[in-house]
Amino acid sequence: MSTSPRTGAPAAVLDAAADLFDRRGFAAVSINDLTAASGVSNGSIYHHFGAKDGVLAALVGDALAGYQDGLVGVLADHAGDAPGGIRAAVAFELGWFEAQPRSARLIIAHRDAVAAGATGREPLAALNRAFARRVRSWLERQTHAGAIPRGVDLDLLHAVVFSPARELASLWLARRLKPRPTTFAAALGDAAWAGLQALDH
Amino acid sequence: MSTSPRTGAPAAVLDAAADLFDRRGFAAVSINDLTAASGVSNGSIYHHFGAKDGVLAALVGDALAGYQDGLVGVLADHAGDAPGGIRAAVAFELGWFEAQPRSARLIIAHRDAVAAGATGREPLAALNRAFARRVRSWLERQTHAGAIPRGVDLDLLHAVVFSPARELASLWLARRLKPRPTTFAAALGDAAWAGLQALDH
Amino acid sequence: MSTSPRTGAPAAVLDAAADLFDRRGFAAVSINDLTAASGVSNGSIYHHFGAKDGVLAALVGDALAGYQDGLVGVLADHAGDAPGGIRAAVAFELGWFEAQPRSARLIIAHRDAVAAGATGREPLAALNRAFARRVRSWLERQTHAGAIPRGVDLDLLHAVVFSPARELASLWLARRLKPRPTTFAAALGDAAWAGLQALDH
Amino acid sequence: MSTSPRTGAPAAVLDAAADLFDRRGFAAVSINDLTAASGVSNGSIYHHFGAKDGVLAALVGDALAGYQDGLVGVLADHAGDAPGGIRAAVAFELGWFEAQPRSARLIIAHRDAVAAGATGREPLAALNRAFARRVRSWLERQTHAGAIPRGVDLDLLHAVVFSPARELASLWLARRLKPRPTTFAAALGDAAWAGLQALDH
DNA sequence: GATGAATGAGCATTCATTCAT
DNA sequence: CATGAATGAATGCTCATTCAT
Repeated sequence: MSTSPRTGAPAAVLDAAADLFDRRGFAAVSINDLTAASGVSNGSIYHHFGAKDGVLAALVGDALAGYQDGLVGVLADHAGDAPGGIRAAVAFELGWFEAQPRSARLIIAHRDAVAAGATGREPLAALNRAFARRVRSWLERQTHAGAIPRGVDLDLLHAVVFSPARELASLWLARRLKPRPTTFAAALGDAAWAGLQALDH
Repeated sequence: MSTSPRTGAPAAVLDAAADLFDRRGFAAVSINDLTAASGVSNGSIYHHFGAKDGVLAALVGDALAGYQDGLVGVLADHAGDAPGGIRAAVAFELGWFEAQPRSARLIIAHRDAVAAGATGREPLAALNRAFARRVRSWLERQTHAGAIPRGVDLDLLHAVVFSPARELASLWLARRLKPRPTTFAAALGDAAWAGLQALDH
Repeated sequence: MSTSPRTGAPAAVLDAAADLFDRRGFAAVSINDLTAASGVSNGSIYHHFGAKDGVLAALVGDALAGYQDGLVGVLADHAGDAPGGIRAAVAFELGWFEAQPRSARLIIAHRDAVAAGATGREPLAALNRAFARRVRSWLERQTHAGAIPRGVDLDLLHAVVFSPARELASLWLARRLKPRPTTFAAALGDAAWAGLQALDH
Repeated sequence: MSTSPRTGAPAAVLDAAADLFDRRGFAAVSINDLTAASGVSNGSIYHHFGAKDGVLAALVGDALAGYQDGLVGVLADHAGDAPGGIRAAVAFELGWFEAQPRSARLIIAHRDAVAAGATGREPLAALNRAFARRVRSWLERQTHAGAIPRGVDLDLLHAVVFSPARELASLWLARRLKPRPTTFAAALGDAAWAGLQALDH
């Protein structure tokens, strides 16, 4: 679950697993498949990851950390510019999905399972807590500056701003949408900002 | 996959499966679990559904048909009222998820798997085609009347209007959101209509 | 097990079974396969044949009766001509296998199983007894006439005369031999007669 | 499929399988039967043999290799003696069947199935190729020496020489013939040689 | 750290057969 | 005679996991 680059046997396993989990789904990949694809013995896989879940947890943790770091960076770049920050965040969401489809699919498909399972539970929760804190901090700064309606439910705000972008990106990942997600960056940025303003009451 | 009410052994199996698939996930439920919970022999389950997939396909098909029929009905009730139709559709989405959380989770979790599998593939596609046709027909009527921006990408429109509602409903389903989805009906209806207008260019 | 031509549902089942048993083997054909291929319901199959074995027994019995009737007829046509009878019998063996490969394969593959099973046991034994009696009668007539060595073990004689022909026919049936069996009729007839004479002591 | 003696778990499985397959038939023996009879876990059986077929393939391969090595050795012992070689080969056939009835039945009953199945296909074919080459080499030497008719079809020759012996041995294996096969060694040797000479043209 | 043989519970599925209609 | 729903035992096989080397 660390973000540090991995090497050696663990890295070979993770590479193989990222590919196989993405293409066939976690349940359809056996430890045997991983040893065959990675060249690492099953004994070694258990030595490094403890169990099959552990491989998934490591993979999802790495992917999530990458996404969250990127998004937080974008917000930091727009410390004093609420509409710009919202638009840039929506654009980042679209771009990240487009650039790392495998990681994106992995997160979407498995984050809940990892959060529920014993193995990766706590590290993932820690990651999420840190992320939520940093995002909330940016938002509070904007509401204090009067740029964003005060008192809006955070989940509601998040849904209005991000879910359309995520929805389109997911469609594209699932190959049910032709145009690349970033095509819609401007339109979705506008819609997000307009929807956000409409939440005022 | 038909919408007609089922009776007898098949119905008992579907009842048990709806509960178990929802609580434990499809993969974690064995045919043995289904026979134990439904009182129907495994032989009979295979007689009626062909395979484990077949039970899931029937379940998802029934649930999806119910949702789609409801949404199409709401649109029909607002044939000449675009903003009212959009707001009512968003409200229906929230209400349906809230009233039928089990069916909603089932659709979200398994529609892609059913669409990919051989068993329920074609019936599901037929359902979706009919639904898409009827929704498109309502939208075309509104764009002709000038109530909705002309030439907006259908997927983009759909994402802006529905995905925030679905996101919040999903959070609630996953017990990650306390307030009931319908609490947000007015706010999300406003945001949807504002976002939709902002798509004009 | 009767030789009378069958009609109606039983005939449809036997037609389908002859084809499927030959192509896939008895064990690999299910009652379901038979209903699908014949259009006859499983209930009807059980009504007419009692069990899966019964279908095989009927099939093998019919085929065997056809073969035995033919061979006995050939011998009868050479009542006073031992070498001619032997050669004609060898030629008949080759010709029958060539003309009815499906029945031949059926007999070779399944006669032992039918003879062992409860269902077709007695009818088959009756068939074989009648056949053995008629063949023995022809042979005794020839040994009395001095045309065939007296006191030769019957099994030994049978093996020397028929098994090379059956071996080649079997190879051809299994597609491991290119030339048609009857190609070897003269050579095998000569070898059989020569081998038979060499059994004298 | 190797001829090297096996040890450990695989050997225990093969011993049990040789007995059970012979007595009940391959299809009537379950993996469970093999674990019960061998004391080896089903997981281990699959680890070593891949599938149920694999056990059969190993067994048939070992048996066939033993038979073929023996026959080739007999021919080698009669390099310059065609009639002696033929008679000795016939006698070996009878003797081998008599000494190793279980292996003989195994080969007769299952060699085609193994040759058709994916698992033992290639190793078996390799075995057969090597055997055919060595037999052909002996025969060519005899035809060059003028001891055996030139230009006789190899399959025809094989059928005339070996199939009567195999037929009687099979009858004995099936308990349908009382006297032990080797009883007929001299008679069948004579018949084979006579039949072979009669193939001249 | 690494290996791979060994384990045995568990699974989806098949199938011959029965029987009420 | 014909049907097909219902049965449940049995099967081959997979798989995560352990552990001695």
